[in-house]
Amino acid sequence: MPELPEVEIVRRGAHHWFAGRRIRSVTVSNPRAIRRHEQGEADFIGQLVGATITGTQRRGKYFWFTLDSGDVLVVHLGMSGQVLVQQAADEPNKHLRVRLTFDNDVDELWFVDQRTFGGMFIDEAADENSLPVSLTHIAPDPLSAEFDLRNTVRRMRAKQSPVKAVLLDQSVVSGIGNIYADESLWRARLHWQRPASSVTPARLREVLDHSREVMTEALAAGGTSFDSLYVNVNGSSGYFSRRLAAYGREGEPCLRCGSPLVREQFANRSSFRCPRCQRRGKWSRAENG
DNA sequence: TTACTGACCTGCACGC
DNA sequence: TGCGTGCAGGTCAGTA
Repeated sequence: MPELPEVEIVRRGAHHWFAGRRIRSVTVSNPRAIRRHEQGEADFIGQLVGATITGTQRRGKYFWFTLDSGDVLVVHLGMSGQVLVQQAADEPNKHLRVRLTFDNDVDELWFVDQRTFGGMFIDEAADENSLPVSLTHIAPDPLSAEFDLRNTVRRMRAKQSPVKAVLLDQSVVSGIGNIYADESLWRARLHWQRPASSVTPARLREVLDHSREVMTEALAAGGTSFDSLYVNVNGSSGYFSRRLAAYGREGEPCLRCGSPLVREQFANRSSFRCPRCQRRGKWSRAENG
């Protein structure tokens, strides 16, 4: 499942392969993949054909290609999206949604997405950093230079929701998904259900520090892969899943205390924690200040 | 304004 | 073997 480290790896690969390339043609195989481009398929194609990719940038789980037209081509991988560099002669993938060819007539960009939760759209740049207008509500991620730890802690403390829900709220802190939320909370020994408002600022800083730490490690390992749904632009998987301490380890011993990890339902998805290190306990604003 | 829930989507695992 | 069901989960619209 692509979260920040996986998206960053894809962005770097896409930058390496496609920066400086002029788009020759665009084929949309499934309109759902460009559903967020409100002007429709013809406009999407019309704006891209002839444009040159000047670079790439990222915020949270979104990344985008900057174009010489001044606009940007935004990509979100959703659950299963892949941006692949393919050769013109390659057999079409069953889940190929959008295909870009370039002037060199050899390498192509394929947006492949099995579950079609991801997509592409063209947007205007909101500022000198080319942040797309539609992404201005996305908060900086813990690995970015704009990330403001103190402000993020303040915003988290204003929420009554479970601390995990706040970590997943991309308007508070971006880039963290279900996997890295569980890993960060495990490292911080914090129960996922605890209201964010009841956690001390120091503890929240600790959680955010752990999120930065675990995502940096995942980035170095090439990302987290459980199956073929996450791959880099060359089609290779990452290895960080072997080093996960909490996510997906139901029944396996906690790496700290040996207690079997438990899986719990959280907003129609799974949450993994150590019942001993991450106790439910009692909490209130009064007792935690 | 804030918090919560369901829908979207497809392949796979599992039980019958 | 074939069918039905549940599960995975990021984002957003709708609702309370």
